[in-house]
This record gives sequence, C-alpha cells and structure tokens, in this order.
Amino acid sequence: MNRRMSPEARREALVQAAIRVIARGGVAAATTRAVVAEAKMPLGAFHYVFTSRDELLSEVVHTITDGERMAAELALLEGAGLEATVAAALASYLDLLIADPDRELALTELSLYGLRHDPALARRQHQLYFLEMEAVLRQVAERCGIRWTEPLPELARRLIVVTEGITGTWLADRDTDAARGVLRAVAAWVAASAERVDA
Amino acid sequence: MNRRMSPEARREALVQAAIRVIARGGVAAATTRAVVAEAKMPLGAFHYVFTSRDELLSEVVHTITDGERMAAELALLEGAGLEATVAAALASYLDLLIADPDRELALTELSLYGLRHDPALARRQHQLYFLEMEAVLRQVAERCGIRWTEPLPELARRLIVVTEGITGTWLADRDTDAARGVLRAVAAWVAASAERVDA
DNA sequence: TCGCCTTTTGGACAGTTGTCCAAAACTGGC
DNA sequence: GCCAGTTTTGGACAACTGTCCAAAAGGCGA
Repeated sequence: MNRRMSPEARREALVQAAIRVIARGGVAAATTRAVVAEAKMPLGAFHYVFTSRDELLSEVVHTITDGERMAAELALLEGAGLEATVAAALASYLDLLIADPDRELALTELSLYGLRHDPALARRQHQLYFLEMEAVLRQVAERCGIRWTEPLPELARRLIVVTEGITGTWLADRDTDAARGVLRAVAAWVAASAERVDA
Repeated sequence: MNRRMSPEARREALVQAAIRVIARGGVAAATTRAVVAEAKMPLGAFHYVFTSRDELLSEVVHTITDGERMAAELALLEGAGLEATVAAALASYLDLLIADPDRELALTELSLYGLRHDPALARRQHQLYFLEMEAVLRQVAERCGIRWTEPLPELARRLIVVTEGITGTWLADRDTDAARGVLRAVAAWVAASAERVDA
C-alpha cells in the first residue's frame, strides 16, 4: 500500500497481521488473503515480500519464540521471600495468559506447526526457553540470597514443564482458581530446592 | 467397498483411518479424500456415512478422549512403595509417548482443534482426565496403604498439569533422560503428600 | 431370469487456496 | 511534461477442497 514503507517494515507488518489472524482463527485461517487483508495491503504485496506462505509462517514462529519471551512473562518482585518470589513470577505469567488467551493458544498452535514443519528448528527454539528460565532462576537466587541445591538445568526444566502444563490445562478448562492452586504448590516445591547463603 | 460392512463398522474404520492420517500429517491433512484413501474406501463412502467432515473430526475427538485413556496409560505396578509406584505410572505413560510420538502429537493437535471448534465440549472432555486421575490416585493409595494429605482434586490436577507439560516438552526436544528426571522429581513431590495408614 | 428397490460409487460443481505475472502506478532525471 | 526504469497491484490460473447426486451395481423375491 503505502509506497514509502520499507520492505522490512512490510515484512514485520505482515508477520504481526498473521499473528492476529492466527490468534483469532488458528493457523488454518492464516491464508495469504486473510493476512494481507488484516494488514490492509493488496494481495500482490504478499509474494512481493515473502516467497511463500511457509516462509511467512516460519518467520512468525521465529518471531514469537524470540529470545526474551520467558523473561518478559515472568516478572520478578522486589524484596519478597523466595517462595513468594517464585509464586509471583508464575502468577505474572498466568495473568498474561488470562489477559490474552487467544494469543497463547495461537502460540501453542504455532509451536505444533513448527514441530511438524521443521522439527530441528523447533527444538533449537525450545532450548532458548530453558536458557531463559535458568537465567531467571539465577536472578531469583541472587535477589533472595539463596543457592539452589539442585542442578539449575533440572530446576529450569521442571518449571518449563509446569508452565506448559498450566497453560494447556487452563486453556482447556479456564479454571483460574485451580491454576493458582497448582502454581502455589509448585512455588513451594521449587523453593524447597534452595538453601540460605550467608552474606 | 465391502458391501457386508455395517454402517457402524464403516464409521469406525473411517475414524481410525482419520487418526492415522492426522498422526502422519496433522489435522489439515485429514481431507475427505485422504481419509477414504487411507481406509481404502471410495470417495462417495464418506458422505454416505458422515454428513460432513466436521462430524468426522468431532467423532475423532470424542474417540480419542474416551473415558479410559488416562487409566490405560498410567500402568500401576504391583507391590512397590508409594514413590516407586507413582514414578512407574508416570514412566509407563512416558514409554507410551516415546513409542508413538506421532499419535500423541495428533492428540494434542486434536485437542486444540476441539478447543477452537467446540470449547464447551472440549472442556467437558477435559474434566474426564481429572476424574480418571483421581481414580488412579485412589487406587494408588489403597495399594500402598497410604492416605493423601491434600485434597484429591488438587493432587490430580498437579499430575495432569505435569503430564501435559512433560508431553509438550518431550515432543519438542525429545530429551528422554531429562523427561525421566522430571518424572522422578514429580514422583517424590507427590509422594510427599501422603501419610501411612495403620491397618 | 427378470424386475424392483436399496446400497454404493465416482464424476461434477462451486468455492477457496497459493502463486504467478502482465499491466498499472509511480519515481526521479531531463 | 515526458520518458525509462522500478515498484506495486489485483486479476487469472491451476490445484485442491467439501459436498452433492445421477447413475451404476447389487440384492432378492417371483
């Protein structure tokens, strides 16, 4: 449409439009026509910018699994105890999930799409979550003055597993109270794998 | 095809064919033509037996979430301790997952499909998992001579959450050792919510 | 064997999809 | 204002989809 829009800006606009379309109606709904309509671009703009629909979807997958998701979604409280800090971080993730379920549903669908389309890439992107979670755990330890008594990768994996599980379960039954209950129990569980470190 | 096949048998055959097709290529691949080809039936047989593709997919969703999945996948060992019993049950589920990942991937996809197509039904079907898990936990308690010290629904939910999480994580990274590690830790966690009951 | 009724079939149809590309719109230099 | 070169567009195309239905095949009593 707008002639002054740079090619990169157009790619980005289409990717964002695709994410909105997918959130609304699933990956299947993200047809070339639906996406350009959402982005208010002419049909021709699609293959002017992307060589194929698959390329767009790959870029979408890449965009939403980009580096800082986990860290952004797990907000850390200032100056609370260990268990409260972990619980608050998980709660902040749950709040995000509740605030925009369609987005997280789209994310899950896209993750499955990636798993089918390019398993190697999906695996690589998935590794990022573990690294991010480890970083968060390191931050938590520092802030709360504790040391983890179990290998960080194992703790991180447990939290990733639980996060994925809570997401899937809540998306299915929308039982927020129950989700918060699980979340509190998990926080206590994780907090048990730490010991105070003397300053 | 075979004239002697009863209508119900034909429905069932198409449903099973659809599950295989979906496991192989996702829900999108389950076109009417692909399904009848997999079932070695003529195209016309499809709408002779189902009124629409959606009806088939609904039946598929209903079939795979049918009543005894959880119980069947969580095998209980005879005569082991509590933690070992829980660990073994989770391990038996993991073994099934590893043995047929495509099937479980298809199941996840179908669950998402159901969530979009008919959220109310999906929620109802999801409830079954909790009930089944509670039943399994009751069985475990009886066999191991213990009493759960936390509400059964909460324990069941934690296990469902973890099961879903382990499934999603393993499907993404195929790290079996790590999955077993999580599983052991979860078994210990759950086992901590029990007390011996004197006979 | 014939005729009649039910079951079964695959060709046809309208709609949608991803993709291409000839033409239109636009740009900047003269 | 005009032209050569570039960017942008939306109509066209072939492939595929779900669905329908007229015709073919099959069964069965006579």
